[in-house]
Amino acid sequence: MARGKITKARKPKRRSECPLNASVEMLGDRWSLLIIRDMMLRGFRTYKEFMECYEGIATNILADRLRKLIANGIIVAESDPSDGRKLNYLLTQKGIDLAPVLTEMVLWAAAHEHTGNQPLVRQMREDKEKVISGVKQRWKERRSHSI
Amino acid sequence: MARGKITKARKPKRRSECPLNASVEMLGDRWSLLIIRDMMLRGFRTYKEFMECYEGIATNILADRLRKLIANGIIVAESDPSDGRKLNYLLTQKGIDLAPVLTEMVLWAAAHEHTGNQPLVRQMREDKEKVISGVKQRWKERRSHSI
DNA sequence: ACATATTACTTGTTAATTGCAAGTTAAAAT
DNA sequence: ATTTTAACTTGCAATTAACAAGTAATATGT
Repeated sequence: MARGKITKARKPKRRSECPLNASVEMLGDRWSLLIIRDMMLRGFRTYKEFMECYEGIATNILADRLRKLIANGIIVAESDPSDGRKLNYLLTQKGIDLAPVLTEMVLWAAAHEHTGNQPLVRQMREDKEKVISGVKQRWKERRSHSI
Repeated sequence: MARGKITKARKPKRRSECPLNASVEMLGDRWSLLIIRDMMLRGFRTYKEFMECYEGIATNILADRLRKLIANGIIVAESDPSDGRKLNYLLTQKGIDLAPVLTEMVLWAAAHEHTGNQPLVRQMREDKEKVISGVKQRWKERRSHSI
């Protein structure tokens, strides 16, 4: 069987080495960032909750995006100890580290489009760093409870 | 003909009022941000240059994305006074204001993936604000030349 | 002036992805 | 034991993307 090196199944290669391209390949679609938003800002963690997002995601697309977010190490799934039907999806550190990206995208849209959720926008404008560290703090607590 | 109010052709409605969703609807695909990257960081401005991007965009997709970026007010097209065949695509203020979004996406990917362009990443890590204001400054000059 | 080359596209055609509706499986609640 | 609930999967039509080729309007070289 000495056919070659033993390797982990390799991830499909990227289109380029550019870091922006890496982000785009992981997050550049119409749903991934909205799922992360719902986890980060609204505290959603189950499939059912994600299905209730304002934008109306289709169930097969949600399943596909959760799979890809897991494959990219942005979220993890763990089964709920108190209800065997439930899976809890949680942000990894890599996922939590998207807080500055989401913040800048929110601020950009709010500056140039008519958008809602002005309280959040105001908070971000007043103290971006505080909002980001708040998100990180809340996730630290959340994870220590659930693990 | 008094059939209704005279209105500008209204943009198709957003899926939600959420500012993040607005950003995702304008930028959430596999190409738009790469085109903006090439304008912002590599100084590209013509169709031909965009076609040479590392990731290999198809010509019909490029035409479509440029159209959408114009429709969203992120770029403008103006014909080159010294060569009637050429159109120069330029970032608007709204487009230039994406610099912080791109920066955070680059930093995130560089922190969590194996990526190239380390000199740019290092610059961004050392002084994010300086890189962003550099981009804005260069675009101010560029636009004053070409208009 | 005329042939050739460039630039910025458009037009098929095929392949992949998305959105929608309905169905499935395992665990929990009644 | 039956019904509900949670998290999916499957099938199919519609939309979008990728690939190859072609076109119109300049511009350039001889």
